[in-house]
Amino acid sequence: MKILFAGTPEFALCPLKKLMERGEVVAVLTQPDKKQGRKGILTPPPVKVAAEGLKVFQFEDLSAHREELEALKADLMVTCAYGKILREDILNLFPLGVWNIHASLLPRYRGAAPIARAIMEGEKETGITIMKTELGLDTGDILFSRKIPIAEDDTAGTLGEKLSHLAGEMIGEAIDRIARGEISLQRQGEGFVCKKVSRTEVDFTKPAKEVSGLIRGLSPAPLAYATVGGQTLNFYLAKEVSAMEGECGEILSASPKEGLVIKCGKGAVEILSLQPAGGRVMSARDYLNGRKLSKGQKFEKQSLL
RNA sequence: CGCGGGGUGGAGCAGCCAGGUAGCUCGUCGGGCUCAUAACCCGAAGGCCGUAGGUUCGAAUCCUGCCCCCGCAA
Repeated sequence: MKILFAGTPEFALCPLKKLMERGEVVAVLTQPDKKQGRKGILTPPPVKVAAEGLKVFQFEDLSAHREELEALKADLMVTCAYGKILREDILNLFPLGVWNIHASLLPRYRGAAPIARAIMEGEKETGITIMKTELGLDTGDILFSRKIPIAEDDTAGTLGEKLSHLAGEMIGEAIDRIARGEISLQRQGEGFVCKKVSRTEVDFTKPAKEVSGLIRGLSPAPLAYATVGGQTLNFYLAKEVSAMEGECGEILSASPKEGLVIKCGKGAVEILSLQPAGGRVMSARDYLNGRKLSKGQKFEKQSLL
């Protein structure tokens, strides 16, 4: 089986490696290098790095390079968080079709950031769906899907890793099925498309469950943040804790022993891991060791300042 | 020249502005208390203060160069 693999971020690595082990990848398609970080260093996407030794294409406009893709004579194409919408002229290039690996239980969470969305919505489980890629965004018929539970302490990062591994296992099976012609597709139900997630200020008037979900869903990027005492903190991990009296956004405890607990609209959250501006990511306990916060202080809404 | 924070025992910080015994909280180790403990008490180990020069009788502290880490913005 000759496969063209299209993917970009970390998440696509397990499936890519799986297919590379099987020796089926004839070429890899990924996004162009992008400037990242303070110094604007041109950084290649993870998939490009992992695909070392293979032919890698980083086209801005696929249709303009249709002949090159056609010349690969690939049997099928696998897409996995590639980041570009494929048009019909590309979809038609592969005799066995184009198949997509999506990190949600479709039809839920189509589009961008399905992992983050599932956590933010407080889902108890999510999964991987392998489906036919068609013109509509993540609307294609489903080959099969598999579930995985979302743990209380899962972040988009940890859950993404688990899902990536699952995707790696599933893609091999999917290719085998396709090769054998055992393709029974299932139509998707109604769904909606999710937008990209972006850096968000925590609203402590929301229920603790939502606050925790927001923090974990946006971790380790693009992160949820809040400001207290003039300093902005990025949150990496939080959990709900039993409710105590206090105003929304008020610090209920801030000692290395008790941890950093903040009152929310309903219940409270304990921040477990955070990063102060200019500092490294650290546990809330380490952060509090420098005695920076005290009980009773309140997080300010930046938008109101 | 985008804006900014920071490099001090294992961790998080103070000390720097007004040079002159290396300090705090936590952890670690030892001991004590306790039915017991992540609790409490006592004690100990552990740092060429990022690096290279300079000023000085004396530099973590002042001056200069360099390296590294990070937040925002793009």
